[in-house]
Amino acid sequence: MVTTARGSGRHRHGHVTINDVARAAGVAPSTVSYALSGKRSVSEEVRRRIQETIAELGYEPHAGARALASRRSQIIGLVMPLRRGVHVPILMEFAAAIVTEARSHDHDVLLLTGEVDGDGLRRVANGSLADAVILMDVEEDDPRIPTVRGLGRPAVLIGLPDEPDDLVCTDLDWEAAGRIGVEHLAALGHRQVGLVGQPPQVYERHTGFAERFLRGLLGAGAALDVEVATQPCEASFGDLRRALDGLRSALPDLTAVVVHNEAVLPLLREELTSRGISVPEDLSVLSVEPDSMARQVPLSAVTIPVDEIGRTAVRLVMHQLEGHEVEAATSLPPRLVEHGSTGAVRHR
Amino acid sequence: MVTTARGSGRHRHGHVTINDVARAAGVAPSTVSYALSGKRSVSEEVRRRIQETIAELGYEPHAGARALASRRSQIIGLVMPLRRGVHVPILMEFAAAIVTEARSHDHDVLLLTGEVDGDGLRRVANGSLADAVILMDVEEDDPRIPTVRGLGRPAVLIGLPDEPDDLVCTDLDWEAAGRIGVEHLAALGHRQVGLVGQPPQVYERHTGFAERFLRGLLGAGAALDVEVATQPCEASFGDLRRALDGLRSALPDLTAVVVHNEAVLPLLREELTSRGISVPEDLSVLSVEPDSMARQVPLSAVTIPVDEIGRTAVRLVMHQLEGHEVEAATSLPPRLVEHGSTGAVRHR
DNA sequence: CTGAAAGCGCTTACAG
DNA sequence: CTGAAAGCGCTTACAG
Repeated sequence: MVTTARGSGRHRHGHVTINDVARAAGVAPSTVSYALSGKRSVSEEVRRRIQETIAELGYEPHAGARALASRRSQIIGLVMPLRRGVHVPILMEFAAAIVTEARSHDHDVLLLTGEVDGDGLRRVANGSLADAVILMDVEEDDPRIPTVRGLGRPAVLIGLPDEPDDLVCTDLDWEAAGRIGVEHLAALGHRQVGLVGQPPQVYERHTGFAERFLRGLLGAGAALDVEVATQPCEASFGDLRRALDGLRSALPDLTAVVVHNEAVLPLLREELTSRGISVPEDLSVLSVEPDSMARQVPLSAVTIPVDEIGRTAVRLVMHQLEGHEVEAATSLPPRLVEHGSTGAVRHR
Repeated sequence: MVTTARGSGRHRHGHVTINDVARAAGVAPSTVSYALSGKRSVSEEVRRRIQETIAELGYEPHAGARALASRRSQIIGLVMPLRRGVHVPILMEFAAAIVTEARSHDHDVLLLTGEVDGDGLRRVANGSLADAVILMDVEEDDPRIPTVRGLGRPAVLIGLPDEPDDLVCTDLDWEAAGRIGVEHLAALGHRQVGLVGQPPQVYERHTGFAERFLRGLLGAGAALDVEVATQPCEASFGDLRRALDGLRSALPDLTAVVVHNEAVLPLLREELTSRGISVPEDLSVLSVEPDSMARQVPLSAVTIPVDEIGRTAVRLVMHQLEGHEVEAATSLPPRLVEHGSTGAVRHR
């Protein structure tokens, strides 16, 4: 660690700049810049000297200066509203995947919570704070969408609004998720399937994924002659009981439930046990949950590839920043993993 | 919205700059800057004209240029490791509070997850990407601390390491939290109190808050002649049962439990009911939880002022950025709210 | 109360 | 393969 006087007294205690590095390495600042960016070739020896000097001085390029000169902040804005009923751990899993993937492309992530309208979006985009934005928890008629359209910067929605047009979106193919769930159960002989759904606020807001999952479920039910009833559900025993009772009264021969509610899953087994219901003998249970969770919970599941969706969103941002055209909608296929909580219907 | 040609053909389709605003308003760029920052007085009329022009052109100052000239990025780095066993919703509640408070000081928040060492910290600080950093989930001997010390920028820890010295820290006074919990129960006549604690990994990492809460509990127990036994606990029925059984066998006359585990709380009532234990008649239950949760869950609780801690962290950052000295440790006092789940010991 | 100008620390044509 | 210089869009002394 060399911190001795560096000649010029100009930087009394300020930052180490590219000029400091250049002087110490005996090259021009532009050469340091090119050595760093790789945008033009630099002789092996010079490159090495520059690298060493950088390490010695602890040089880190000034983000603002770089952003100003290159017209790139290397920052992605992540718009993450914290609405009632959303399952926060999944949101965080998305965020972590996005940060990780962004870092692997040498980008950072600015966290914007509490964005219902587009003000923060505009501020961050017009002020060149972020090069692009990713929006989470997209509703079918999302109030942020008009702003996104006029942003003049790449944007990726995690979710799928009603009229996506040319907006770049990525998400699990939720309709397919609903469909394969019903197909799986239908193949096992189930004719009445109940859905323990998301908290009611999620449907009231017409959050895209919840609605689409429902459509997939109902569509496949109609096609395969499976009756489907649904109950929204909060994360409490009381509500779980109400939901299960509601399903039972709607479907007297209920033999399977699909649980699309991550917060309720830890309560489910207990509730069924206390009702004397054996899984899968008396009731088949199919959950919908992040693949990371599915590895731990011993339930058959339609899995949500959270990490993959988050990473895809970042990759779609990167492609656009590199000037490429990208497809408007990138749907990821659902997977079904069997952990023995679904079984064939027994004849009565 | 005026978007007609603006004279000079220099900015073909680029950003609206301060020069565009100045030209359109008929003033010097510096006057626009001062009108925006308020750092020198601007005549009422000129200010109004500038405001209007800014609104008309949709001008937003370029964040990088501003950062370069002012030596302030107006960004706070939030280092939020996502370790095993942490309760993600609480982490997110901290983050939301921090973002909200930061925005009210005209700052944004950069999200740094997966920071075990100090690399990202150094990158962000040395590159002037962030003016200051806030660290969450601080361990008693946190590996990030040496880096923080050498950062040359304001830093605030949420939590309290073993040797804080002059590091700026803020947190709930966890020892006091443990103490008032025991005091409350002791006053009700309890002589054997069990703790259902955090997941084992949290203690294994020596996370500050968990250890300090334990110390407060044990210290008050010793002082008040209350026996205290403890069991770490994962977020599952199985583990909750194991923990409760463990406490019962350690303390045959157990009359009260303290639950310092947010993920287990939803499971607790159910488990006690199925054991035929009435609260508070057979067992007093005192939880430790965010004040935002405590409003919903009907348990007596020692509350964690999550929002206040997050906001305090930001305020401590701001004070330092303004050049003020701040106290090294800012402890927030615990509160105890009674919701009827704790009661006097019945004589047997 | 206001303006002209230097400078913040980079990147990137332009030259060689 | 390398350098000198212009310029990115602001802020802030310096002048008046």
